[in-house]
Formats: sequence, C-alpha cells, structure tokens
Amino acid sequence: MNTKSGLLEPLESLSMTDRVENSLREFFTENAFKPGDPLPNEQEIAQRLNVSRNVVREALSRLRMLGMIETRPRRGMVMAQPDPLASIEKVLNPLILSQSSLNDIFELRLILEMGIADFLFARKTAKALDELELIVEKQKKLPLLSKEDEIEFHGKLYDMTGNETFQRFQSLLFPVFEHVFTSLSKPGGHAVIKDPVSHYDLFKILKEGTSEEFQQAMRIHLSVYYNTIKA
Amino acid sequence: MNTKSGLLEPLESLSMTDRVENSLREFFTENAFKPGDPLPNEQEIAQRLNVSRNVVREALSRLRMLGMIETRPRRGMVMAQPDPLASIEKVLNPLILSQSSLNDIFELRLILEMGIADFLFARKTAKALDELELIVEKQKKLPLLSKEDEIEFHGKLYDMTGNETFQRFQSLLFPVFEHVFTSLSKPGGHAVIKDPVSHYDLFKILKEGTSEEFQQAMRIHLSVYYNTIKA
DNA sequence: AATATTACATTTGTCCTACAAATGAAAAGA
DNA sequence: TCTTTTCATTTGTAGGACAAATGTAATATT
Repeated sequence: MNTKSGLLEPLESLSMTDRVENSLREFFTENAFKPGDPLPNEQEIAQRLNVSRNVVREALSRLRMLGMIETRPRRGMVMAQPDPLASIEKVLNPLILSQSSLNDIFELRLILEMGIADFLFARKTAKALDELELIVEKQKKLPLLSKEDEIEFHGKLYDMTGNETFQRFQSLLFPVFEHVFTSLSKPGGHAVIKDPVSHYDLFKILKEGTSEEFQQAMRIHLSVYYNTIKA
Repeated sequence: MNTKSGLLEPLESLSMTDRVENSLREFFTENAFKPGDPLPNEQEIAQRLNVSRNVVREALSRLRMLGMIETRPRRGMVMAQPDPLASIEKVLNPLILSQSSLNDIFELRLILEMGIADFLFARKTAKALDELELIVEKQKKLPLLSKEDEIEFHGKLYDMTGNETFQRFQSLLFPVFEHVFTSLSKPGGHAVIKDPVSHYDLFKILKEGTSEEFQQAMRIHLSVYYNTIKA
C-alpha cells in the first residue's frame, strides 16, 4: 500500500517532447549558443537523447515557433534571435484568457500609458505635434469617440515615443481591450462617458505643459474607463 | 521569364506545420472556443486538413507548450487557459536576444517601476510598509548592495502592487538585467554607484510623500543604472 | 436484480520507415 | 581552369504500427 508513503508528489509526468524541449534549451545555455551557431541535425539529436526523430521534431517545432531556431532549407538548423513579443502575441486571445489575466493586462496598459510621458516629452517634435493636433481637432467635433478614434489617438502617442516595443505592445493589447469593452458595455447599450480629460486636453498639455501634468491628466483620462470596467 | 512579373513577393513559404497551427488558431477563434471545450481528435484534424498526423501533432505540440490546449491522458484534448507570461519566459535567454530587444526590455522596466507608483499609494498597508522598512533599514548598513538586495527591495514593491502579473514580470526580467550588468561591469571590476536616491529614500517617500514625488525619485534612482548601461 | 469483473474500443504517445525537394559538395567533362 | 553533372545530406511530409491508458459496454457473480 502506497497510501501512506512519505512523499506523494506528482513528479515527472512530462512527456518525452517536454523533456527533449528542456534538454535542448539547457543544451543551448550550457554551451552558450549564440545566434548563427549551427545546431546538430535531427537524427543526431534523436540518437544522443535516445528518442525518436518525431519527438525531437515536435520539440524543435516549438523552438522554431518561438523564433529560437531557424532552419534554412537543406543547410540545417541554426540558432536565431527570438522576438519576445511574438510569443505573447499568439496567446492573446481574449476568449480564453482568464479574467484575472485580462485585469492584469489592463493595469499594465494603464501603467504604460502613464509611463510613456517622459519619453513623449523627451522625444516630441513639432511635426509630430502637428499631426497629433489634426487628430484631436477632428475628434473635437465628434459627439462620441469610436474605438478607431481611440486607437488613432493613443496609437499616435505610442508612435511618438520612438520605442518600437511600446508600439507593438499597444497594438497587441488593443484587441484585448476592445473585447473587454464590447462585452461589458452591452447591457446598457452604449454608455456615453463624459470625459473629464479629453484627447484635446492631453494634446494641449503635451504641447505646452510638463511631463507630470501629462501623467496626472492621463491617469484621469484612463480612470474613467478603468472604473467602467470595475463597475 | 518571370524576371519582369509585376508582383515579386516572398508569398507563402510557410511550412505545413505553420499553416496547420494558424488554421487551428483561426478555428478556435471563429468557433469561440472557451476553456474546457473539447477538441476534435488528432486523426480527425489531420483528415479534415488533409495533412499527416505528424504535422498536426507538431502544431498541437506548439499550442500545448503555450498552454492553449491540454490533453488528459485518455479523454482527448480540451481548450485551456494560457498564461501569457509563460511563453515569454521561455525566450528570455540574454545570450540570444538582440541588443535592441534588451534595450527595449530595460525601458519597459523603467516605465513599470515608475508606473507602479499609483498602485503602491492606492494599495499600501501599514503591515507591508513595516516589512519594507525592515528591508531598507538592513540595507542602510551595507556598503554595497548586491543583486539579491536589489531584488529584495524592488520585488517587495511589486509585491505591494497586488498585481500578480507585475510580480512575475519582474522576476522574469531580472535575469536579463543581471546578465547585462555583470557583462558590462566586468572591465572595471565592480563599479560602486553612488545613488542620489537610495532605497531608504524611496521608502520614506512611499510612507509619507505623494505618488508624484515617488515617481520622480524612482526615475532618478533608476537613471543611474540606465546611464551605466548606456555608457 | 444489483454489483463486481472483464473485455473492448478509443485516443494519445512514441517509434519506425520511406521518400521528395533542396542544396552544398564533389566528381566529371570541356 | 572553369563549367556541368552527379551525389550525399538534411529537412519536410506521409503513413503504419503498437503500447498505455481509460471510459464504456458486456459478462459473470452473488
């Protein structure tokens, strides 16, 4: 009877593919593989790990998806440079993410929007400000801002930071917000939100104010949406 | 001769595995699959897509790694809830990330550290402040802060935000910084950095000051390290 | 008849073989 | 020496086989 054995742990329920994946990852770091370094071929890996080529290929397929390795048609495989955001992109399906994940992601966006203030003030140009002005002037005439309007304004802001990662991050995150809003604003039709801080206000502060003022204003601007979700 | 054809695009050089992966992802979203929903079995997928089971398994192996699907030993596969950060974790090998990725990640951390200010002031408790005080009091006596000390202080801050994603984010990002610092601080041995804003200062502001003051102070605190890297 | 046991069918995990396409290298020819 | 041809290597894809596991159906037992 094992019902009273001391240790009762789930232990190694990893599949062969999982273990090969780990072995390969370990192999890469142990041997300090750098981008461009050639990898042993599939058969050799299979033989050395004493598994079938199928299992090796399933593990390699994962690493290939992450961008860690590349295979040039018949020259074999080489180490590559993964794009950290590409991997997250594949998982950002609002329908299957947990509510807590969605909340965390929303908070992450709040932080980013406020955090880019310093970058905006450090890197803003007259030309970019003119382009932003066109956007807010157009939006001032609208009675209600659509999702596209929001994307246009906030996307332009990320654009002005000059940080490519931020831009991509926001384009990745937007579908998540879109889903959250549409799913939560359904019961009451379309709740018209009276914004205490409009896009035009933000623009004026960005043009003439300070980074601190901008952060404050952005916080208020976003808190409206934040409270909407929390309610 | 195709040398003068109008369009000259790389087109679809995707492997079957890539296309099956995309098809599956599309299939899931089109049919609004939610966690727990059962999936068709491998053979059926292979037949419907007219590919071999091997290819299907390679694609499924990727989705399984991302946590999108799970397979219970004999009952088949079901939709699961992926952890957005788990996928990025696998890729955070400082040796293979490009320099620009590392820079982007560092800027991202700067923004996060400054951005959590509001959350800290909104959610700080007397108990957490006491625990933080113990940390900074201990560190005040040290002539030089180790990586572990940095982790302890900043980790506690992320802890106090109550946002699990932030906590995990920082624990993921730390190895990257560790590598960057150790690789860059080697030539001159260990550069002693005189911090204009210490952990203790940050603690005092968090306890008695305002969110704005904290952000300012954190920016100065981190800029020291930032400049170290840039130099 | 109700329960316990057994047999079966289904599905994943793993292995094996085979072969086409591609491509660099080597061999053959001019 | 340079060009052309052949060959060997390696990945991509297909298909078959079988063990293990497990829910379900069938059978046996009390």
